[in-house]
This record gives sequence, structure tokens and C-alpha cells, in this order.
Amino acid sequence: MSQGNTGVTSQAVLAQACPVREVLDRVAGKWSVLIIVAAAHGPIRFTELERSVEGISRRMLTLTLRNLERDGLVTRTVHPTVPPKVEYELTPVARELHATLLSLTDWAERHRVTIAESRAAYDAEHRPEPVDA
Amino acid sequence: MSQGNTGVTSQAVLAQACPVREVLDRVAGKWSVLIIVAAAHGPIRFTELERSVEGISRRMLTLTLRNLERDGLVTRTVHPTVPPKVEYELTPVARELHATLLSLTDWAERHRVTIAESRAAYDAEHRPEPVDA
DNA sequence: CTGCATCCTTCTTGATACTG
DNA sequence: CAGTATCAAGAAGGATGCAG
Repeated sequence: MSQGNTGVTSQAVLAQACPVREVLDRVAGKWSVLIIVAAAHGPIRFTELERSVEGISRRMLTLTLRNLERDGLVTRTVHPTVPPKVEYELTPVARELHATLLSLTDWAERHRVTIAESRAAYDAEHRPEPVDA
Repeated sequence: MSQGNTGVTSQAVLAQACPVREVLDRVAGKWSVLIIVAAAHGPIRFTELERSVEGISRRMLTLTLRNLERDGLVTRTVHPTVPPKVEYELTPVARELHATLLSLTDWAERHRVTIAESRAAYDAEHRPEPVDA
């Protein structure tokens, strides 16, 4: 194997070796997770979502929603009423993901402080900008 | 718990409401997770990492490693030998994260097919370019 | 062997405006 | 209300070359 079979790429290999990446890539978007969380409480409307995730642009909401729908993570229900009404709801698969995400939340909660301190220490150590002036 | 103080907000509230995002953002980089996985087996050298994660550029390896180090997820040990030798190792905190990531892997594994089918179905439904012409 | 700096390309996201 | 289209800005990532 020397090292060079860089011939055709390794994207496939990587995906195979690291399925985690797949999930992450899928949920990597800045908003996917937020939307999943927002929709976790039950069916929710486009505008509701827009408000819940506050900060998201219409464009991103739509795009993310479409991806989620495509992956079978949310269902889109259109109510043919006069003023259009569309509701989004998490699928069972998405609910499982949501539950799993909770363990990450847990990890984050448990180490938030530790990590923050680590960063502070690191910055202090590497950015010192001698303030003895 | 009213919930509605939609007044100003946001970023802070979101971070608070969704710590998951924090983790995700932290590990969002295309390589962080791969590196964590690669280092999960024990201390590993820069070059080793470069090969394990194959596909990563030196620049990205360095940057990601620095971030990981900053967050206290990996320790960097420099062996003052003639040809420099540096070893990276996961910290306990990172190992916990790694373990947690496993549940995500599990989720991905369990639904990989379902999701793939969902995408295929979605694409068939929305891209179809009616070929009856 | 490790690592940093620069340059350049690509993808993602945001802002806006318009349609059903 | 819901959604799409376009345009431009910015961040992330890749390639290289140099240095301790």
C-alpha cells in the first residue's frame, strides 16, 4: 500500500468506515437539529417553525425542511384550505434520532464547563499578548 | 412557563434551548469526528492520523487537531527526539463523546436503508421529468 | 517529522423580491 | 400563508511551499 493509491478517491471508503459521519452530515446543517427539536412537540406549521427557530431565514427553513422530508424525517401535510396551511411532523425515525440526540445533549451539559475552561486555558496559553504594559 | 417572550433574543436562547447544537457545531467540521474515531484506539502520531483519515489535508488535520486540543478533547504530547514525534490521545471527555457517538452510529445503521429508500422515493416523486414524451 | 502561512476555489447561508 | 428564485457575502476546505 505504499500510500499512493489516491487514484479514485476515498469518499466511499470514509463513509463506510465512519457511519457517524453520515448522520452528522445529514444533520450538519445549521438548522436541521433545531427544526427537529422544534417539531418534537408535535405537528407544527411553517410559520410556527419560522418563529420557533428564530433566526432562520425562510429560504433555509424551506431547504432544510425539504431535506428532512426527503430523508423521511418529517412528513409534510398540506391542508387545502383557503389560506394555505401546511403542517410538519416528525416521523418515528426522526423521533428516535431526537432521543439519541439527547445523549449528546447530556454529554454537552456534563462537560460544558470543562470545555469552556479548557478553551480559556488554551487561549490564555497561546494568545498571551503580554499585558505588562 | 409561558414561553413566549419572543422579544429580543435568540442566539443565546437557542444555545440554551439546544445544547445539542453546541456539540454539533463543535464536531461539525468535516474531520473532527473522523479524527476522534481514529484516535480512539490509543495514542497516535500526526502522520498516522494523516493516513488514517486519508483524504484530509495537512492544513485541516492541524486545524482540527488544534480545535480538539483547545476543547480539551485531545492531548498533545511532544517527544523531544531528533526527528520530532508528536502523539495525540483522546481525553476521557472525548472518550465519552466517542461512546455517545456510537449511539448515533447505531441509529444510522438501523435506518440507513430506510432513509436511502426515502430519498429515492422522494427524488422519483419530485424530479421525474415525465418521460412520456 | 510537524506545523504554519498564503492563495484560491467551493459550498453554505443570508437578504430580497415575487408567485400561488 | 407557504414557497421559490436570484444574487452576493462569507466561511470552510484544498493545494502548496517554507521552516523549526
